[in-house]
Amino acid sequence: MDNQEIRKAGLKVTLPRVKILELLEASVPRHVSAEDVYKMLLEKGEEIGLATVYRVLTQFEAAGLVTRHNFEGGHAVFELDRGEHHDHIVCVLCGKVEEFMDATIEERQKEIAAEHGFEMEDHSLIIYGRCNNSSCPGRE
Amino acid sequence: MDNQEIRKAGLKVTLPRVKILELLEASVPRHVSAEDVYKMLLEKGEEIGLATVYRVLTQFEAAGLVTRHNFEGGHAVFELDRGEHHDHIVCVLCGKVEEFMDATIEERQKEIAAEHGFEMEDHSLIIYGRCNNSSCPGRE
DNA sequence: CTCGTAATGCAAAAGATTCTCATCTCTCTT
DNA sequence: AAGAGAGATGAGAATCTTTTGCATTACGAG
Ligand SMILES: [Mn+2]
Ligand SMILES: [Mn+2]
Ligand SMILES: [Zn+2]
Ligand SMILES: [Zn+2]
Repeated sequence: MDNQEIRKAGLKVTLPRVKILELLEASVPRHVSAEDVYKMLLEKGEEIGLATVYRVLTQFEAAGLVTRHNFEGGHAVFELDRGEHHDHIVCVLCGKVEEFMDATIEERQKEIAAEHGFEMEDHSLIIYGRCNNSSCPGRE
Repeated sequence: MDNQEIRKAGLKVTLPRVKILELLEASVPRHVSAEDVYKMLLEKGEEIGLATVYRVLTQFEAAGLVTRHNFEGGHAVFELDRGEHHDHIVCVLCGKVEEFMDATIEERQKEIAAEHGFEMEDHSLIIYGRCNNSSCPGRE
C-alpha cells in the first residue's frame, strides 16, 4: 500500500500525501503539473493547499517516488516513477506526450559524458514534434 | 556587419539590438540568461532596459539569430546561433557547459519520432553531471 | 491518551518573464 | 535636410510559477 512508500521515504503518512500519491497512481494523463494535481484534488473534494502540493511533490521527487520534467512552457510536470528510465516525445500542437527508451542513445550519452570528463548524473532528452493524432489541432 | 543580420530579420536597426548582438558575439561564456545580458550591458555603460533585452532576445530567436535553452534552474539561457546544431553537457556543481554533436543520437531521434508517428520539429538533449575541472567545487 | 515534532494552509514573497503605455527613434518620403 | 508614421524603448505594473513564513493542526512514539 501507498502508506509504506511514504513511510519508507521517512515522511509521516498524512492525508495530503496519501491523496496525492493515489492521484498520481490513477492519473490520466500520466504527466501532470503541480497546478493540475491541485485542481484534480479540488474536483475530488479534497481541500489540499497548493503550497502543500508543491512541497509534497518535491519531497516525493527527493524520495524517488516521482520524477520531475521541465518540458517547454514554464511549468514543471511530474509523473509517478515506475522504476525504469525513459525519455519523451511531446507534440507541440496538442501537448500529447509519448514515452520511449532507446538503448543506443542511452549508451552514447554515457560515452559522450566520459569523453568530456564528466561523470553523468542524469539527462533530459525531449523530442518536440507534430503528432498524427486525428484530434490534434493544426492538422492541415 | 551585424546591421544586415538585424535588417534581414525584418527588424529596425536600433542601438539596443546592435549592442545585444555585439555582446552575444563576444560573450564569454557563450550561454547567457537575459539577466546576464542586461547586467553585462550595464557594466559596459549601456542603459538598456531589461524588458527590451527580453524582447530583443525573443525576436532574435524567432529570426534564427539566437537559440534558447531551458537548462534546469528556472531561467532560460541564450547563445548566438552558429548554424550547426549541438547539444549540451552541464556540470551540476559549477554550471560549466560543454557542447557536443553526435550523429548516432541525432539519427536515432528522427527514427524514434517517426516510429511514434511524430514529425520531429526540434529536440532538447542535456546531460547533467559532475565535471573534472580543478576549480569545480564539490571535488572530494 | 499525551506530547513534541513534523506537516499544513494561507498569505506574502520571490524570481522570471511579459505587458502597458507614454515617449522616443529609425526609415522612408518629400 | 526636415517631417511623418510605424515601430521600438524604458519604467513600472502585471503575470505566472514556485517558495517561504508563521500560526495552527495532526501524526505517531511512548
Ligand atoms: Mn514519462
Ligand atoms: Mn550551445
Ligand atoms: Zn498533437
Ligand atoms: Zn563542474
